[in-house]
Amino acid sequence: MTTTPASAPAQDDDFLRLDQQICFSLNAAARAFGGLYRVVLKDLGLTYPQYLVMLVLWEHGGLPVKKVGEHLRLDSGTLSPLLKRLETAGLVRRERSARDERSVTVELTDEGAALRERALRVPRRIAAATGFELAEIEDLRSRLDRLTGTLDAAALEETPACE
Amino acid sequence: MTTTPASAPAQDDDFLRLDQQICFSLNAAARAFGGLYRVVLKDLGLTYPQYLVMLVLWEHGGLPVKKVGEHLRLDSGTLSPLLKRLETAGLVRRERSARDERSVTVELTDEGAALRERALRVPRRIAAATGFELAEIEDLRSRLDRLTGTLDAAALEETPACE
DNA sequence: CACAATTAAATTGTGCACAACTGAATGACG
DNA sequence: CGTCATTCAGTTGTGCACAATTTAATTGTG
Repeated sequence: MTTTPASAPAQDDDFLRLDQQICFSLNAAARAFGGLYRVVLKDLGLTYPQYLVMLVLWEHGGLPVKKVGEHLRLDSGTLSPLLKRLETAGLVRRERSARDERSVTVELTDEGAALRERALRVPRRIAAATGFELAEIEDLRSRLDRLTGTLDAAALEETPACE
Repeated sequence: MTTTPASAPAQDDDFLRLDQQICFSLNAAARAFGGLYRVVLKDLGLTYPQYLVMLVLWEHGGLPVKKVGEHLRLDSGTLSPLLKRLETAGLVRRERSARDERSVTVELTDEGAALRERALRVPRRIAAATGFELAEIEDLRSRLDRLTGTLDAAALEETPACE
């Protein structure tokens, strides 16, 4: 069928195909969401990751970079340049914490806080575009979260430094 | 609760939270898969997107860049540099098609074809790490594919140029 | 045949994710 | 008190995704 002779049992080929489809479907769905958010967030001037940061700040107010990263599973390598762009856009302000000079607190500017009003219509448009019932979304979400937890644990076990 | 007073009804806040969780859960799961594949694919010297390209070539043999992109939903802007890296690694060869000089055919080298043997063990390790039954994976996959289709259609409708 | 429209690949530019590293500040412990 | 490990943010480098543009080849149409 392919380049290899009969050395590999059919099961391996089946797995190969299946395995592609799980993670690939996941990636495809994430990228499809990205395309939709790109359109919807365009007039807010935000990318999807920037929107996520704003969601965290709208919900929790000023936070250290570290805490923002914990909410979004992102490290400073991703957040530092992203926050710099949000700062350039006038949506946030970054200040070294007085009590711990290592920490930088991210605060909303007035403009950043005001943007929330315009963002309120976003979720409805996204939810409508999925064509899913709320219950089905909830179900999907819980499966995905369980999957993420299992995968994280598995990646740790597979890492050389674990033994 | 947050920075805004009672001007926004509670529903909007709920949506805001929910909306984050659907796409966010999706992204988180995709990134968790990425972390696992990074570990598992390390000794093959492939990234996950490169692995996907190799899967397509192992299954279909030599293909034009366009066809590879159709299988993976990727355009030449992503594939060109990726294929260049695979070529540098000695796994593929790119040749201008004789019958259509616009098209470039991607072929496996002997080394690229041989790598398939070592890749056969990958899917089992990934599948095991998910901790999901095959049926549950299938179910999840079909939901995600349906979601992707709906989202793609919605993004088209939302695009200004659609009317 | 000529010429406009289309197609394929590559390039450019922006932004994200992540590993690895740097530098500064803090905290723990002898 | 001094030293050493840890923590936090930032930087660097690699690779991916995607929009927009470029270049060349092909196709369609008059």
